[in-house]
Amino acid sequence: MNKLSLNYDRSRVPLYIQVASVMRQRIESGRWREGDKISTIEALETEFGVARVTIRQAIEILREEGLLDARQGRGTFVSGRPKEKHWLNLANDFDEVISSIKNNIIRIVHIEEEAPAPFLSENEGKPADGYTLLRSVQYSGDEPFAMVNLYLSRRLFLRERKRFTHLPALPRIVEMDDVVIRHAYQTVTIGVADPEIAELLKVGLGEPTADCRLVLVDDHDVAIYAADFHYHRNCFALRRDLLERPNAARSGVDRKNRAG
Amino acid sequence: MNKLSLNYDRSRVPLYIQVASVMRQRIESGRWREGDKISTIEALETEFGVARVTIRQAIEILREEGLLDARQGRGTFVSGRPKEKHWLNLANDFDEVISSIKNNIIRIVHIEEEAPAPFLSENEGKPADGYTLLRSVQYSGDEPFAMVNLYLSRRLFLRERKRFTHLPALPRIVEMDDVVIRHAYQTVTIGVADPEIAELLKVGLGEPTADCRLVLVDDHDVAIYAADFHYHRNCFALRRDLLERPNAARSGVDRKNRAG
DNA sequence: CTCAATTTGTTCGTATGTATG
DNA sequence: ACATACATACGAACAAATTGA
Repeated sequence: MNKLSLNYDRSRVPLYIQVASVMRQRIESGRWREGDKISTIEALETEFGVARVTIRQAIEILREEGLLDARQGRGTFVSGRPKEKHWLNLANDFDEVISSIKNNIIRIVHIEEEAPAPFLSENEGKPADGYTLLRSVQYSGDEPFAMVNLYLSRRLFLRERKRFTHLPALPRIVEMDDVVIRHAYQTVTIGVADPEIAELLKVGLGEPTADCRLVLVDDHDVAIYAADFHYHRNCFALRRDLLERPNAARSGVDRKNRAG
Repeated sequence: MNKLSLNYDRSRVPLYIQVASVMRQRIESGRWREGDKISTIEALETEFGVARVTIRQAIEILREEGLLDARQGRGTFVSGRPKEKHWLNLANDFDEVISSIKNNIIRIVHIEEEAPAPFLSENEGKPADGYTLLRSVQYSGDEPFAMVNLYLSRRLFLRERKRFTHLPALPRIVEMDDVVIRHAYQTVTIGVADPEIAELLKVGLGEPTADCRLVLVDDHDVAIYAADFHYHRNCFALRRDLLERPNAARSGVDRKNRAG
């Protein structure tokens, strides 16, 4: 048994889809460049260890996407690059987060006025007295690119109910003079689209998402804001220069810092 | 046609696998806790918009993984948590990267002495005169957790061929007195396992990976090091406090900085 | 104890998709 | 293009175990 059959047993994704994914990746990454003639079907057959028809099915998928062009008697050629990806850059400091979010277009799809406390891991502070759950979708034009579940301290929510139900919460919280944000914990992992995310982001159920969690902890060690951003995999990237010093608490986010 | 059939058409992963992934995620995330009785098959049928048998197939997968326990007449219960995940924390500054890598166990699986230049995007500097490609697998104990394609400036490689073929390259480069690292560009995206990655990391072809690219640019704006780390999705997490000032160029990495 | 409601387990039949040679 | 084998998904009907009234 060849190695691909083994892999197939592991993942259960139809073979020709897997093969197509790999070929798409090769085009994206530049390993197969536009205009290149790719290997013959026979060679690919050998490389992937699958039947001829399976390769052809994979090529057909990419042909429909406009990435490949198969010509009888000549060969198969790369005819394009996939549409621009990874256009969303995750912000690298708190100011940047706020300014990038400030003008976002959001649509609240669900509100649970008195929600159970979010699951907080060890370092994410103590739960607040109560939370309100705000579920929203973030748009870039007509395209949804993120789904957000925000657990907002109920006390904060009640102070500006109207505003919080229509605009991004983060910028407003930062403006509040009596709220001190001591920590802004961010966690990025790879998640999976559940039915709700899948529908709102218009992706397949079970497709990978970039899950970005942001928890704000105040000066009493209380998590006043806990949000899970589920980004569409294709519009997510995090870029930074590890040798550059980001301007962390530049603005008056943490008043203690500013005073000190 | 219901919404899930639509989603299914979009991503060709078998439905019951998709459903299983989502349910697994719910257990991982704590939304379904150990001992909990989950929704009835009928309720799930409605929520996911799929047939009874499909839900049962998904439950069967998780039962085999030891996560669910279905009892006739009573219901289906969460019977365990998946093995520890996200144990690998991506480093947040350059020193941390180096110290975290220093003692890694790597196995070189492929060397291409004179490799074509890597694909460099706009801000990643100019290509060096020549590159050597080093493909390695990083282990934690017996388990592979990352596959790395490293394009190393050929000039650097030749200076310490022996060392570079057995130990992580980064720490050694930093030690070199005459090499000035001006930038360390890091890019994190979500990728897809191709046949090689799939085999080396022992995951299914086409499964998502955390792709972490690191490009070192020297004082002549030359990319002397360009590495793509493909992490197993389950052992990847990036955690940071956006309000904390990372110590970027603490050590003598960029001699220009230290002098100035 | 019995009955009814609930919930999972099992089995058909049918249609379509996937992969091989 | 064809024949074959197996996997996927649906809907529906019925069986078996559990629970509580």
